[in-house]
Amino acid sequence: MEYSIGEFSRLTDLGIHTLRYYEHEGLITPGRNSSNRRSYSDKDLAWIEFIKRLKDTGMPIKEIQHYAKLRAEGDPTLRERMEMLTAHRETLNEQIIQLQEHMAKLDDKIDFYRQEIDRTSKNN
Amino acid sequence: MEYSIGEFSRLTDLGIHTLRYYEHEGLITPGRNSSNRRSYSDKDLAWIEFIKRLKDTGMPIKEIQHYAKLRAEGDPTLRERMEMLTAHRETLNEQIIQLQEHMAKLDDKIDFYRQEIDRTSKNN
DNA sequence: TCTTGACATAGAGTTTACTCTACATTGTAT
DNA sequence: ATACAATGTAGAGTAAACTCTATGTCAAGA
Repeated sequence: MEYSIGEFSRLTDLGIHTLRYYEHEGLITPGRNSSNRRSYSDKDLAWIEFIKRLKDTGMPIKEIQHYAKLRAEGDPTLRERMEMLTAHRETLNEQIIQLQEHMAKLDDKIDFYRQEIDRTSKNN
Repeated sequence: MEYSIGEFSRLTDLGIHTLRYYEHEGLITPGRNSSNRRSYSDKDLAWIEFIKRLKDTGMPIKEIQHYAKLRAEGDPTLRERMEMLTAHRETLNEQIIQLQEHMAKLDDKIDFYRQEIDRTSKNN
Protein backbone atom coordinates (compact mmCIF):
# COMPACT_ATOMS: atom_id res chain seq x y z
CA MET A 1 0.00 0.00 0.00
CA GLU A 2 0.96 3.58 -0.65
CA TYR A 3 -0.14 6.50 1.50
CA SER A 4 -0.42 10.24 1.15
CA ILE A 5 1.25 12.37 3.79
CA GLY A 6 -2.10 12.95 5.47
CA GLU A 7 -2.83 9.22 5.69
CA PHE A 8 0.69 8.50 6.80
CA SER A 9 0.43 11.17 9.46
CA ARG A 10 -2.62 9.43 10.92
CA LEU A 11 -0.98 6.01 10.68
CA THR A 12 2.17 7.08 12.45
CA ASP A 13 0.71 9.64 14.82
CA LEU A 14 3.29 12.13 13.63
CA GLY A 15 2.21 15.55 12.39
CA ILE A 16 2.46 16.36 8.71
CA HIS A 17 5.00 19.04 9.58
CA THR A 18 7.04 16.54 11.54
CA LEU A 19 7.08 14.11 8.62
CA ARG A 20 8.32 16.82 6.28
CA TYR A 21 10.90 17.82 8.88
CA TYR A 22 12.12 14.23 9.15
CA GLU A 23 12.43 14.07 5.41
CA HIS A 24 14.33 17.35 5.37
CA GLU A 25 16.71 15.90 7.96
CA GLY A 26 17.20 12.82 5.83
CA LEU A 27 15.52 10.34 8.15
CA ILE A 28 13.03 9.15 5.58
CA THR A 29 12.75 9.42 1.82
CA PRO A 30 9.25 8.71 0.54
CA GLY A 31 8.59 8.36 -3.20
CA ARG A 32 6.73 10.99 -5.17
CA ASN A 33 3.76 10.55 -7.46
CA SER A 34 3.25 12.22 -10.82
CA SER A 35 2.07 15.42 -9.11
CA ASN A 36 5.07 15.60 -6.84
CA ARG A 37 3.04 14.45 -3.84
CA ARG A 38 4.81 12.26 -1.29
CA SER A 39 3.95 8.58 -1.46
CA TYR A 40 4.75 6.53 1.64
CA SER A 41 4.99 2.73 1.51
CA ASP A 42 4.54 0.03 4.13
CA LYS A 43 8.29 -0.19 4.27
CA ASP A 44 8.35 3.49 5.19
CA LEU A 45 5.83 2.69 7.89
CA ALA A 46 8.00 -0.02 9.45
CA TRP A 47 11.00 2.28 9.21
CA ILE A 48 9.26 5.22 10.86
CA GLU A 49 8.13 2.95 13.68
CA PHE A 50 11.74 2.01 14.21
CA ILE A 51 12.77 5.65 14.16
CA LYS A 52 10.17 6.33 16.85
CA ARG A 53 11.65 3.56 18.92
CA LEU A 54 15.13 5.02 18.64
CA LYS A 55 13.78 8.44 19.56
CA ASP A 56 11.82 7.12 22.51
CA THR A 57 14.96 5.53 23.84
CA GLY A 58 16.81 8.82 23.70
CA MET A 59 18.72 8.67 20.45
CA PRO A 60 19.14 12.19 19.05
CA ILE A 61 17.99 13.04 15.51
CA LYS A 62 21.59 13.53 14.40
CA GLU A 63 22.45 9.96 15.23
CA ILE A 64 19.31 8.56 13.66
CA GLN A 65 20.27 10.62 10.64
CA HIS A 66 23.62 8.85 10.52
CA TYR A 67 21.95 5.47 10.88
CA ALA A 68 19.52 6.36 8.07
CA LYS A 69 22.43 7.31 5.85
CA LEU A 70 24.12 3.97 6.44
CA ARG A 71 20.83 2.18 5.84
CA ALA A 72 20.52 3.91 2.48
CA GLU A 73 23.95 2.60 1.55
CA GLY A 74 22.72 -0.97 1.95
CA ASP A 75 24.51 -4.20 2.78
CA PRO A 76 28.08 -2.89 3.02
CA THR A 77 27.09 -0.99 6.14
CA LEU A 78 25.32 -3.86 7.92
CA ARG A 79 28.09 -4.32 10.43
CA GLU A 80 28.42 -0.67 11.28
CA ARG A 81 24.69 -0.38 11.80
CA MET A 82 24.69 -3.40 14.06
CA GLU A 83 27.47 -1.86 16.08
CA MET A 84 25.45 1.33 16.47
CA LEU A 85 22.51 -0.68 17.70
CA THR A 86 24.49 -2.78 20.15
CA ALA A 87 26.06 0.39 21.55
CA HIS A 88 22.65 1.93 21.84
CA ARG A 89 21.34 -1.21 23.51
CA GLU A 90 24.00 -0.74 26.15
CA THR A 91 23.07 2.84 26.93
CA LEU A 92 19.44 1.78 27.02
CA ASN A 93 20.25 -0.91 29.53
CA GLU A 94 22.03 1.62 31.69
CA GLN A 95 19.10 3.99 31.38
CA ILE A 96 16.76 1.31 32.67
CA ILE A 97 19.00 0.45 35.62
CA GLN A 98 19.32 4.11 36.45
CA LEU A 99 15.56 4.61 36.37
CA GLN A 100 15.04 1.59 38.58
CA GLU A 101 17.43 3.12 41.09
CA HIS A 102 15.56 6.39 40.91
CA MET A 103 12.31 4.58 41.49
CA ALA A 104 13.65 2.82 44.59
CA LYS A 105 14.72 6.18 46.03
CA LEU A 106 11.41 7.71 45.12
CA ASP A 107 9.65 4.91 46.96
CA ASP A 108 11.75 5.62 50.03
CA LYS A 109 10.75 9.25 49.86
CA ILE A 110 7.09 8.37 49.49
CA ASP A 111 7.33 6.11 52.55
CA PHE A 112 8.88 8.96 54.45
CA TYR A 113 5.99 11.20 53.46
CA ARG A 114 3.51 8.58 54.61
CA GLN A 115 5.11 8.56 58.05
CA GLU A 116 5.25 12.33 58.25
CA ILE A 117 1.61 12.67 57.34
CA ASP A 118 0.75 10.10 59.93
CA ARG A 119 2.83 11.90 62.56
CA THR A 120 1.46 15.38 61.86
CA SER A 121 -2.11 14.12 61.93
CA LYS A 122 -1.59 12.59 65.40
CA ASN A 123 0.13 15.70 66.73
CA ASN A 124 -2.88 17.93 67.19
CA MET B 1 28.69 23.17 56.29
CA GLU B 2 28.09 26.14 54.02
CA TYR B 3 29.33 26.41 50.46
CA SER B 4 29.94 29.18 47.97
CA ILE B 5 28.34 28.81 44.56
CA GLY B 6 31.68 27.66 43.13
CA GLU B 7 32.06 24.91 45.72
CA PHE B 8 28.44 23.94 45.37
CA SER B 9 28.82 23.76 41.61
CA ARG B 10 31.63 21.23 42.01
CA LEU B 11 29.70 19.25 44.63
CA THR B 12 26.58 18.97 42.52
CA ASP B 13 28.14 18.80 39.09
CA LEU B 14 25.88 21.60 37.99
CA GLY B 15 27.30 24.71 36.34
CA ILE B 16 27.29 27.98 38.22
CA HIS B 17 24.98 29.38 35.57
CA THR B 18 22.63 26.46 36.01
CA LEU B 19 22.50 26.97 39.78
CA ARG B 20 21.63 30.62 39.32
CA TYR B 21 19.04 29.64 36.74
CA TYR B 22 17.48 27.14 39.16
CA GLU B 23 17.33 29.81 41.80
CA HIS B 24 15.77 32.21 39.35
CA GLU B 25 13.13 29.59 38.59
CA GLY B 26 12.46 29.15 42.29
CA LEU B 27 13.79 25.60 42.59
CA ILE B 28 16.28 26.44 45.30
CA THR B 29 16.77 29.38 47.65
CA PRO B 30 20.25 29.49 49.16
CA GLY B 31 21.04 31.92 51.96
CA ARG B 32 23.22 34.99 51.45
CA ASN B 33 26.23 36.11 53.46
CA SER B 34 27.02 39.66 54.52
CA SER B 35 28.40 40.44 51.06
CA ASN B 36 25.31 39.16 49.29
CA ARG B 37 27.11 36.01 48.16
CA ARG B 38 25.05 32.82 47.95
CA SER B 39 25.58 30.37 50.79
CA TYR B 40 24.46 26.80 50.16
CA SER B 41 23.89 24.36 53.04
CA ASP B 42 23.97 20.58 53.27
CA LYS B 43 20.22 20.68 53.21
CA ASP B 44 20.44 22.48 49.89
CA LEU B 45 22.75 19.72 48.74
CA ALA B 46 20.26 16.97 49.60
CA TRP B 47 17.51 18.98 47.97
CA ILE B 48 19.42 19.57 44.75
CA GLU B 49 20.20 15.87 44.54
CA PHE B 50 16.50 15.20 44.75
CA ILE B 51 15.82 17.79 42.06
CA LYS B 52 18.32 16.00 39.86
CA ARG B 53 16.49 12.76 40.43
CA LEU B 54 13.18 14.31 39.44
CA LYS B 55 14.78 15.79 36.34
CA ASP B 56 16.46 12.54 35.38
CA THR B 57 13.13 10.81 35.56
CA GLY B 58 11.61 13.29 33.16
CA MET B 59 9.84 15.78 35.41
CA PRO B 60 9.82 19.21 33.75
CA ILE B 61 11.22 22.25 35.56
CA LYS B 62 7.74 23.77 35.82
CA GLU B 63 6.51 20.84 37.85
CA ILE B 64 9.59 20.74 40.06
CA GLN B 65 8.98 24.44 40.56
CA HIS B 66 5.50 23.66 41.82
CA TYR B 67 6.83 20.96 44.11
CA ALA B 68 9.46 23.39 45.44
CA LYS B 69 6.77 25.95 46.14
CA LEU B 70 4.75 23.44 48.15
CA ARG B 71 7.88 22.36 49.98
CA ALA B 72 8.53 25.96 51.01
CA GLU B 73 5.04 26.11 52.46
CA GLY B 74 5.89 23.31 54.87
CA ASP B 75 3.78 20.69 56.61
CA PRO B 76 0.34 21.74 55.37
CA THR B 77 1.36 20.61 51.88
CA LEU B 78 2.76 17.22 52.85
CA ARG B 79 -0.17 15.33 51.40
CA GLU B 80 -0.18 17.20 48.12
CA ARG B 81 3.53 16.63 47.71
CA MET B 82 3.13 12.95 48.39
CA GLU B 83 0.41 12.78 45.79
CA MET B 84 2.69 14.42 43.25
CA LEU B 85 5.38 11.88 43.99
CA THR B 86 3.08 8.87 43.81
CA ALA B 87 1.74 10.12 40.49
CA HIS B 88 5.28 10.60 39.27
CA ARG B 89 6.20 7.14 40.50
CA GLU B 90 3.47 5.77 38.26
CA THR B 91 4.73 7.52 35.13
CA LEU B 92 8.23 6.38 36.00
CA ASN B 93 7.06 2.82 36.24
CA GLU B 94 5.41 3.10 32.83
CA GLN B 95 8.58 4.63 31.44
CA ILE B 96 10.59 1.65 32.62
CA ILE B 97 8.15 -0.88 31.18
CA GLN B 98 8.16 0.99 27.90
CA LEU B 99 11.95 1.02 27.75
CA GLN B 100 12.08 -2.68 28.49
CA GLU B 101 9.76 -3.29 25.57
CA HIS B 102 11.95 -1.14 23.36
CA MET B 103 14.98 -3.09 24.46
CA ALA B 104 13.35 -6.40 23.59
CA LYS B 105 12.57 -5.12 20.09
CA LEU B 106 16.05 -3.74 19.73
CA ASP B 107 17.45 -7.13 20.64
CA ASP B 108 15.31 -8.73 17.93
CA LYS B 109 16.67 -6.25 15.43
CA ILE B 110 20.24 -6.92 16.49
CA ASP B 111 19.66 -10.66 16.07
CA PHE B 112 18.34 -10.00 12.61
CA TYR B 113 21.48 -8.04 11.77
CA ARG B 114 23.63 -10.89 13.05
CA GLN B 115 21.91 -13.28 10.65
CA GLU B 116 22.14 -10.88 7.74
CA ILE B 117 25.84 -10.32 8.28
CA ASP B 118 26.35 -14.03 8.47
CA ARG B 119 24.35 -14.58 5.26
CA THR B 120 26.09 -11.87 3.25
CA SER B 121 29.51 -13.10 4.28
CA LYS B 122 28.74 -16.64 3.05
CA ASN B 123 27.29 -15.39 -0.23
CA ASN B 124 30.53 -14.54 -2.03
C1' DT C 1 47.31 50.66 47.06
C1' DC C 2 46.70 47.69 43.21
C1' DT C 3 45.35 43.63 41.06
C1' DT C 4 43.08 39.38 40.85
C1' DG C 5 39.60 35.92 41.09
C1' DA C 6 35.17 34.73 42.62
C1' DC C 7 30.85 36.38 42.71
C1' DA C 8 26.67 39.58 41.57
C1' DT C 9 22.75 40.96 38.05
C1' DA C 10 20.34 41.46 33.69
C1' DG C 11 19.65 40.02 29.59
C1' DA C 12 21.16 37.84 25.14
C1' DG C 13 22.29 33.57 22.71
C1' DT C 14 22.22 28.41 21.90
C1' DT C 15 20.50 23.77 21.03
C1' DT C 16 17.08 20.38 19.93
C1' DA C 17 13.08 19.12 17.95
C1' DC C 18 9.58 20.41 16.37
C1' DT C 19 5.44 23.55 14.78
C1' DC C 20 3.48 27.08 12.26
C1' DT C 21 2.83 30.68 8.49
C1' DA C 22 2.59 32.39 3.90
C1' DC C 23 1.77 31.51 -0.39
C1' DA C 24 1.54 28.52 -4.69
C1' DT C 25 -0.49 24.01 -6.91
C1' DT C 26 -3.42 20.42 -7.76
C1' DG C 27 -7.18 16.66 -7.50
C1' DT C 28 -12.01 16.18 -6.71
C1' DA C 29 -16.82 17.20 -5.81
C1' DT C 30 -20.61 20.41 -7.34
C1' DA D 1 -16.18 25.97 -14.50
C1' DT D 2 -15.42 26.69 -9.77
C1' DA D 3 -14.67 26.10 -5.17
C1' DC D 4 -12.16 23.85 -1.66
C1' DA D 5 -9.39 20.70 0.83
C1' DA D 6 -4.95 18.51 0.69
C1' DT D 7 -0.46 19.10 -0.58
C1' DG D 8 3.97 21.55 -1.98
C1' DT D 9 8.16 24.78 -0.55
C1' DA D 10 10.75 28.11 2.14
C1' DG D 11 11.46 30.09 6.02
C1' DA D 12 9.97 32.02 10.58
C1' DG D 13 8.53 31.03 15.29
C1' DT D 14 8.24 28.26 19.67
C1' DA D 15 9.36 25.78 24.05
C1' DA D 16 12.46 23.91 27.29
C1' DA D 17 16.57 24.08 29.58
C1' DC D 18 20.27 25.74 29.77
C1' DT D 19 24.72 28.67 28.72
C1' DC D 20 27.11 32.73 27.93
C1' DT D 21 28.21 37.86 27.84
C1' DA D 22 28.61 42.39 29.62
C1' DT D 23 29.30 44.97 33.31
C1' DG D 24 29.89 45.85 38.17
C1' DT D 25 31.35 44.71 43.23
C1' DC D 26 34.33 43.15 46.70
C1' DA D 27 37.63 40.65 49.82
C1' DA D 28 42.35 39.22 50.02
C1' DG D 29 47.18 38.72 48.63
C1' DA D 30 51.59 41.11 46.42
